[in-house]
Amino acid sequence: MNDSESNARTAPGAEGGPGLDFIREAVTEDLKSGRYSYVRTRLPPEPNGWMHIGHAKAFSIDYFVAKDFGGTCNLRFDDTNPAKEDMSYVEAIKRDSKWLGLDCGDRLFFASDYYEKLYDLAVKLIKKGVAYVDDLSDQEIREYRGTAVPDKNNITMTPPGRNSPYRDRPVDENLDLFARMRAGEFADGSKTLRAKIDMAHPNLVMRDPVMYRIRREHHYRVGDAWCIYPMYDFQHPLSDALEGVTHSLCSLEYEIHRPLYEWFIREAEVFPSRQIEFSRLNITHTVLSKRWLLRLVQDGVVSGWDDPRMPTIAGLRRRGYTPESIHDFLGRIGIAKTDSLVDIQLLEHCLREDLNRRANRVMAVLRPLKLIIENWPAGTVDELDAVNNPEDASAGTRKVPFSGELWIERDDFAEVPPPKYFRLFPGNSVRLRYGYIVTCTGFDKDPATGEIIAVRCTYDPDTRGGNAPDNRKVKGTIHWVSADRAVPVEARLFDKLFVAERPMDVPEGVDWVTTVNKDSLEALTGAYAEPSLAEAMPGASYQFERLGYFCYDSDSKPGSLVFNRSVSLRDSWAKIEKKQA
RNA sequence: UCCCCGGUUGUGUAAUGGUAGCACAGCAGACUCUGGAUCUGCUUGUGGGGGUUCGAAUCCUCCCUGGGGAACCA
Repeated sequence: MNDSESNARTAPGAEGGPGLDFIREAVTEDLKSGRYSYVRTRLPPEPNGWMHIGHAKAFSIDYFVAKDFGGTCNLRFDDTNPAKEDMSYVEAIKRDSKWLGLDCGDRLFFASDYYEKLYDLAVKLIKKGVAYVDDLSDQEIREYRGTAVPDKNNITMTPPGRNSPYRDRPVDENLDLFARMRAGEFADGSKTLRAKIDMAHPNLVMRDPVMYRIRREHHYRVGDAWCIYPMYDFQHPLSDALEGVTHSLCSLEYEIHRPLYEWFIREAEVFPSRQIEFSRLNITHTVLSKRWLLRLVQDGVVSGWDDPRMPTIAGLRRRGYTPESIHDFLGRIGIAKTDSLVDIQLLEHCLREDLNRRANRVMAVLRPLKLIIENWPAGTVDELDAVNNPEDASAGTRKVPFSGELWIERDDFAEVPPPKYFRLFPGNSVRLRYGYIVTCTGFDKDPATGEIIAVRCTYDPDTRGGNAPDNRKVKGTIHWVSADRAVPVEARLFDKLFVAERPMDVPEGVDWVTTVNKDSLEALTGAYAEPSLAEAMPGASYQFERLGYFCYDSDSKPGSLVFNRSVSLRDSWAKIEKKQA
């Protein structure tokens, strides 16, 4: 167990006092009162999209609550809507949850494996007289339920619903009809099985909810074996019960369904699972909705579910996020019932903190400008020692070649320096990281365009390694790459996917897809890196000194490496610049 | 305003009748061969009114305000 993991939960067994979130408090109480003698949770994804960090929050709550109380956690796919589900999503979700360390092992289940048992339970409810076959159309069901009616003040009122004319069919007839529904005797949508509860119930979901619908749709697992499919409200509590789940943890949107959850469990006389709700995760400048994410993929706004700008687990992984940083983040945001919008900077902070500890440093120049050292002995190369990770001595050192022509960052030279600028400008000295102290003697300009094409300087041979023997104060240190030994690389820089803090809040009539940040991706194809980076492997993360953390991207090919910027370094110069502007 | 659930610094979360704390962000400074890292300090909060109590973020009440709910989706 590492720090970030332990951060994601609190010590189990406490008496329910300070330090426990409200869910762990409730679980503690349930164990103490004897309501349950063990703890079992479940992760219930529907395989209709890839896992995003909002799911990761839910998953980690389920997983760690179980773990904290010595219980177990099931991974169960809630696959009861064949129209939207697919095996590729199952595989993606399994892969991503495993990568996060939320590995349920062989506790892998599918609601579709319970179809037969669920059917039997439906029959049981019919026999008890609390379920009936209805012939109303979907439109009629909505109307009978008590549709919205604007009153004189244009305020939505909800009148009591009316009973369906088929509500009081005899049990035998319901049994017969339901069997024939399954047998495929009726057209899609022509009949439903409904729970007989209360059409005047103030909670709309209790107004005789649909339990089964007829839908001739090929299911990715059961094929064409069924033409009736159970609805979530019926299937979910009973699947939980069948698995002996004690605590069914879900997001706030299901809160209003809890009475129904309890109704089905009571009427079916099955294991009394308990549903507890918490608030779902929202993050600034992004969206955590499968529907929205799917649209981004389908419209080609991003390159796929694993585009590094996506808040999906696959996207975050490709961006360079580590499981540890994600768990750290999830631990810090906590668990509550208030609607929240977490600052994306917190996520980035967690990544920086993790990578600062573990990523090796390397030098790379993103926007190159030639630096010519006029007094460098022609043709000679110096091999300098560079520290791999100042945060971790065991990472060791490496050799970096230095010569008379280097690439430096275009931003690190100014013809006319702005206030407080202490990098290269005519007459000024800077330290070349791990190299020598150089003094700018001038620069070359393209007479036609006015573009600066090279900077000239002299070096001080006594400062090898960057030390000034005379204790001279050199304010600036810049990074560099030897021009003749540089490895050409492509660097991809990312910015927030949406400019707006809350992308969901689009003005009326505006298609939200048009509000994506057009500048969220910047590919720098002419970048150079020090030779050691040629060895970069998939999954590797580096700190490009002074620039940020970068990871090897899967688009890399031998001889043409691509690196994604996971997150920039904290940049206090950027703040000064901003203030000056 | 038919039903349900929430409101603690800018953001997220603690405090479970007894000093309103922590983290991120922000600001200021120290240090530094990354304008990185690290360290120090600072600002800002219990939605409002009444009530109970020696004492209320916490309990009661009214108001205000945000979210969710009327799919043969999950």
